[in-house]
Amino acid sequence: MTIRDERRRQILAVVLDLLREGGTASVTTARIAARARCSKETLYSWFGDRDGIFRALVEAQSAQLNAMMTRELAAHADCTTTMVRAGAALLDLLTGEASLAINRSAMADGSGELGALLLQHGRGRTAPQIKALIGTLQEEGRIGEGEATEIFQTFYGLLVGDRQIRALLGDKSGRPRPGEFEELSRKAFERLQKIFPVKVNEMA
Amino acid sequence: MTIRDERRRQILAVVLDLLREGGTASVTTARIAARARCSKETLYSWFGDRDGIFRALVEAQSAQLNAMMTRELAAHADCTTTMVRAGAALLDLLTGEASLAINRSAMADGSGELGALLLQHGRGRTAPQIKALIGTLQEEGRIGEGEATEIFQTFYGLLVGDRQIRALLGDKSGRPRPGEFEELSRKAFERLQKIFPVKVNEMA
DNA sequence: TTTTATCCGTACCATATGGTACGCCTCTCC
DNA sequence: GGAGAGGCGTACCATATGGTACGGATAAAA
Repeated sequence: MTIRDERRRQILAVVLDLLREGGTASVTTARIAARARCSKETLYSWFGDRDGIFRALVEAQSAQLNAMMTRELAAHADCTTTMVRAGAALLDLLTGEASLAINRSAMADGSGELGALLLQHGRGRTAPQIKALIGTLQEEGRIGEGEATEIFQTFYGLLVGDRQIRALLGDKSGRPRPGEFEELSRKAFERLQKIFPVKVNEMA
Repeated sequence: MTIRDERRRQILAVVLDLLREGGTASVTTARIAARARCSKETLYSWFGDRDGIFRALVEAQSAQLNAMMTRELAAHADCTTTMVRAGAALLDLLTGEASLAINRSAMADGSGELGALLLQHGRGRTAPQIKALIGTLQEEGRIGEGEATEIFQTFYGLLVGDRQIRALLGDKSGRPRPGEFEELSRKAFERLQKIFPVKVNEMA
């Protein structure tokens, strides 16, 4: 079975490449088949129809990214460090070409199905983990009172700003360099602490 | 001449409607012509080709939104009030159906031309105005030291958070209700002041 | 009134794409 | 070794779309 999964992976990798190169319009079944060296019949047999290919790509990519975020969120003992590194990973991910390409195609999908899928598999899985981490940070006196959802939204805003939107629109000038993600995430966290400060009597 | 401009406006309104209803794919020259009651020949004569229609729409919409932001930014004497109201208008605009539809099509455009156009005509015009306002706020001791670009980005993040992205992906649950924009903008500004506080000796 | 330009409605064309069918090859299983 | 299944490559079809051409109506200009 694993050989088949690997083949499937290859095909979806080709789809992602095509998506990155020329957007949704350049992803045609004929092109996928040609570049992946498979027949169109196989494509339709495995994925149903063209939309099924996109759905499969979104799911596969989401699963991969979730795995990455889960790893990042579980690896470090120090809560603050974990949060900063998770933020850095998230920012790296969100401004990466793969994520941009998939988000673009999900947004362009008229039915809204792809967008819903991305929200569900992507943010729907990662956000709760970060919120749980926020709860821990509050217990340890690193972050003050506040609803986890709001704190998460605020952290997201401080971290990402308008970078994702600008990147989605094709502005390549603003993307941080590889080494900067951690620095930016640290800064966002410090600012988050200024907005949700720990009260003195809570620190006891 | 103004009769012709009005006709042009009508046609672009139809295009925007089609865009909102079914995304880029549903905008076909035949459909535009049918709903706008004009001939395809007129479409091509006025806009060159299909891409030209999109370009015209982006420019027209950007101009309109810029006019709105300029109005909002110039109307009030009190700097803080101006900033808060401008933020509210910006948030309202960015999460509105028209802006979402246009941004989606710009992002989906494989050539990146539309995205560049949107950045140039949209953010490229509004951001400097807000930055100027930030300068004034600093002079009046409402906001502390910091580079205008960074302060703007931070304000944007605090204001918008992940609302725009979620809306672009089709999540309708998170959109603020009409009355909430001003409240949210006020909160974002207060938080901005916590991050860029005015030093005591600057207040003299 | 005649002329001219504009624009609508429709028909038309070439092309590209989603989706299907079929022949042949390869690889596995008996 | 034979048989069956799965998959590749190619050809094929219906359809939709961007773009063009043309006749006729309308309205302004002469």
